[in-house]
Amino acid sequence: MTKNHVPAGNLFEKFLSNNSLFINKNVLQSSYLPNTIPHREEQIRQIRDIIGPALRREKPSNLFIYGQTGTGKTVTLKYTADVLMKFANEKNILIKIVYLNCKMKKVADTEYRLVAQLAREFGKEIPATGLPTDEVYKIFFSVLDREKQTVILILDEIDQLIDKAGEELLYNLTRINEELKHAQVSIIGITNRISFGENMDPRVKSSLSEEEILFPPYNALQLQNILFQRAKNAFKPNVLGEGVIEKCSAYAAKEHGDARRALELLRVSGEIAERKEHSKVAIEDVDEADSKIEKDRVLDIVEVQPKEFQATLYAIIRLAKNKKISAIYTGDVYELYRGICKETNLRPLTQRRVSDIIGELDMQGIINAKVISKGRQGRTREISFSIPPETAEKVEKIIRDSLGI
DNA sequence: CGAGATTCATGTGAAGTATACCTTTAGGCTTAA
DNA sequence: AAGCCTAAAGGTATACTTCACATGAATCTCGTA
Repeated sequence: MTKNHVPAGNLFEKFLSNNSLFINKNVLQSSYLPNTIPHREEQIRQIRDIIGPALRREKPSNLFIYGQTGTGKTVTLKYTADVLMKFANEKNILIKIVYLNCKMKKVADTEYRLVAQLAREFGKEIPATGLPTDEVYKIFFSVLDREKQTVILILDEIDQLIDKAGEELLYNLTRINEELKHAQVSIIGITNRISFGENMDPRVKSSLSEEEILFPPYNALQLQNILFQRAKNAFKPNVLGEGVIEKCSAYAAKEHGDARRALELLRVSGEIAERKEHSKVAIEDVDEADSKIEKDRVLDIVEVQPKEFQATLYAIIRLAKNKKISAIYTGDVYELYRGICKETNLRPLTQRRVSDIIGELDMQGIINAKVISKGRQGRTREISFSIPPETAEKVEKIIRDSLGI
């Protein structure tokens, strides 16, 4: 038996043998909470001063945080809140911090679901439907008020929720404290729309955003800094090729200084290099990672979408592939959509609904839909694709599988 | 030729409906004293 | 009589439909220069 002959049992050996480029890949995951947050010292200080009073059993001011995606809003807040929690635990002070992302479909995208989810965070079982919203509020208030505690609610991407659920939700949130006798609640809203709140009811606005903090985008140099620091813990020494971090930073800096994007680029680049069994991450891997990330993002969204959405998107893709058509309009999409429904035995939705679906697909960034007026030819949405054709091809395949075409 | 009216194809808001699920309540049945 | 189960009644949230009105620029109309 020669040395080169690999027994079948060693098929997976490479995953255990220490050929991995990573020490700890989690460090690059967006869920990872680092123990230092560079270039956000000022914001941390501000947050500290705002939530700090909780330690003295004073109600912290409500706070609104503005900043584009990947400017470190969530990490910074989570980090500061974490430190506060640890300190409070040491001193036996009852503080609870609840973090909720309002964008998540079917979790917190309506008023009912938001409050229900909050109540669930405190260990209450709330059915998905059936209860009056008021009732759910009452349940939520009663769990809160059972103990003398300070609660900090962090509502991430709250703008998405307000778009769907309306402003009175904010109003309801502001009166939480009036209903409570023992506990006190302060609300921290996070939004990546700078303009959010500009046309908000002044009363709601003044009570809900007693304080405001702005997170500016990182510049390329700061991004590099962040990447270097994380890479130290994520990768083995000397596996990052010349200029890899610089390139990741540059890419992300172009996208309004999105650190999340930069980290993801770095991680995926590493994964790609690893899969190729290279010993170093090369600049070319970054390019590959860039397109892979975008593809994965779209694919992930499309996969979990209801069939109605998929069918609509499928209609749009087919129209987009037709080179003879210069632009895609709602009417054409709907017509083709009906055809697809017939083909797949799906009960077709009305054009009214499909119109909304197109709007939602636009919101998710899968397509671009702009309302235009074509004068005598009426008004409609002009739809275009924001994803590369190669990805569209994959999306099409996924939908065909899912729809059974 | 230009100001205003017209028109088209669909956007958009409001109200209504179907569905799935919840709680309450009243009745009926069982059980145990 | 008390306890337990069941089914009906009355209620809600959500996704969708129905109805009706709103939009806004290309195009048409018609009066005027």
